[in-house]
Amino acid sequence: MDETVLEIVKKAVKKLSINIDDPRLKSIIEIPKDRSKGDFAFPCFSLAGTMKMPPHEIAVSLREAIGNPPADFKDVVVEGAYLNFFIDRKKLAINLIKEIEGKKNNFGRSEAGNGKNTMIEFSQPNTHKAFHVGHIRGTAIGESLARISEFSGEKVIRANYSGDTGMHIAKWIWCYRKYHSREKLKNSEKWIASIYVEAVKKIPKLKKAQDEVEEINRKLDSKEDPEINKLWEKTRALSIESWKKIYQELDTHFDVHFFESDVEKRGREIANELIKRKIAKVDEGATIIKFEDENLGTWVLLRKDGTVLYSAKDLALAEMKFNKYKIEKSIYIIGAEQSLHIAQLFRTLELMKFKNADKCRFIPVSEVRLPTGKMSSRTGDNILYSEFMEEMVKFAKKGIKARDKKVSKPELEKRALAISIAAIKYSMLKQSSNRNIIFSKEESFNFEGNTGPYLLYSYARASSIINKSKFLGELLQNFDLDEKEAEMVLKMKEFKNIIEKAHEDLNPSVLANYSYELSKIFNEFYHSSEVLGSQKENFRLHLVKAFSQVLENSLYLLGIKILERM
RNA sequence: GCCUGGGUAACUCAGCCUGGAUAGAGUGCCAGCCUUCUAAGCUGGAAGUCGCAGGUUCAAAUCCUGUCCCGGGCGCCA
Repeated sequence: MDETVLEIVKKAVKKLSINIDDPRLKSIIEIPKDRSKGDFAFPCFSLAGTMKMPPHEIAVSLREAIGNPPADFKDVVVEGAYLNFFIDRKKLAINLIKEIEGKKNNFGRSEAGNGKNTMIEFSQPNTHKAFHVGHIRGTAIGESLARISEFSGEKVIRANYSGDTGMHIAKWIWCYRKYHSREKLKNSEKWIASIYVEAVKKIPKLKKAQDEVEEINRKLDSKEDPEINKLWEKTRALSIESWKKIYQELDTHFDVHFFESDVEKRGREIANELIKRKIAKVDEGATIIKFEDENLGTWVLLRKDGTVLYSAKDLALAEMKFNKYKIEKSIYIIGAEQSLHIAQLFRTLELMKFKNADKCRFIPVSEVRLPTGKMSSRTGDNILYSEFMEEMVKFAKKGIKARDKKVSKPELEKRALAISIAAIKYSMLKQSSNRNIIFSKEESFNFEGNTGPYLLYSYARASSIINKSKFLGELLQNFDLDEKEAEMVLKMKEFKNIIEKAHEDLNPSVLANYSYELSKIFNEFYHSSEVLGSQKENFRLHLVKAFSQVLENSLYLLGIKILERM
């Protein structure tokens, strides 16, 4: 529709025999914040220079040049320097509702991506460490971007990447053998995390500990000690098992799960190749790259004892992603504190003349902090996923029981979990990824206002109307749109543009905020307009159904499961 | 010191890329609304020198420069 406006303006400008073919004209067309001003607006300020006329006069002459309102438009009005376009809202409502009813779950889907293979790497928990609420952020963003990309016509490969080797494992094993060897190994996230925290605390205090850990790390690397190998294998498997439930609850899955141990060997080879190619060098025993660009500093690939660092492993991983999976785009969703590391990685790929270096994109995700400061799996200053969810579900159950006394037990469990996941995921998605989130428990237990549960509630309200209605006939066209109905239609109309924007910017928060705005308008409508039994029942039912579909699609793209009842 | 993200209402944020019509939400606070499709809702109100100072422009929260404050990073953790 905005393209149509552009055409009209262009034609009018031409009629005034002024030669402007400014490509910027398109971006000038805006949607007024105050919808009573019009559905689209063309501000004439920018033409003032070329046309040598005051903006208001330009608007007036353009209006004259346009003549009768063109098809699909009700009116074109001059206000100050603005040319305001009013579309035929009823016509729009009919067409849009029909389109949504026809396309259903596919409304908003596009083929723009041409089936391009895209790999999205996200979540990346390390074995032998905590999975805390901070991990939810990257996981939620990754899953949502995967869905948005798929909806935009790409073929997405979801990838997880876990550190299952390196110093933190050595520390864990050291601590377990020294203090917990009589305990049975468990697949409990909490237990696993606690041993790591204990190790971090104890090692600096004990004289020989650091050397002992180094020794274990070397043995892990060389695989020479069968007992350590076995312990590593077992505990690694338990860690991985502990994530299964978490990913199931978060409604995400991975097509491939890479581990550092898979790329360690190749990482070392690459590091050595880079020495031969004079890209890297040995300095104080370690293998490093010194970047010409001083802002990229120095990157260490191999430690002086020869063990492989995650830098070299990431090089090997990048290579493997493209070679083995034939991808055309590689997205890294990683903590912002690794920005330098990623810049070094991408720059090295370029230096290596890796042909896909330009197809890698990095989405930095900032920290989830506690009011008291940084959340850390090293120090144990964090909120574990499992503990938090347990509390949240308990809280959600209270609310459900209060409004639905007859709810069955399995239904209660299902709803409480869905509400909790919606709450936590939405709180992570609605905020821009480059901002820190100060995570406060109290606030996450608030289900009112701009929250996940509000969205689910809006959907449930719509469902309730639909379920109570009788057979829904064809959309009759004997209605007049009121303000609230028109607002809903116009908002739903924006859906496609929003997806496009979210996809382009790789930013789900655009879609999250849209979902909220859409729900808000629906709740206003719900309050002011009776549906069942009203004169306009037929139209309003179709409208509610269309809304419910758009919100469902929107929530799907955020990775949030809907509920018919709350 | 250098690099990087942020500074918008009491609090948490959107808007900034792509400059335009009185700067928007939510929470909290104040005042209302449940015999009517779920009150996890709706309506109204109070609340803002858009960190600060310059500059560009007809027009700056938005672009440029400087500066202050906070977070993160800067060679053998990931």
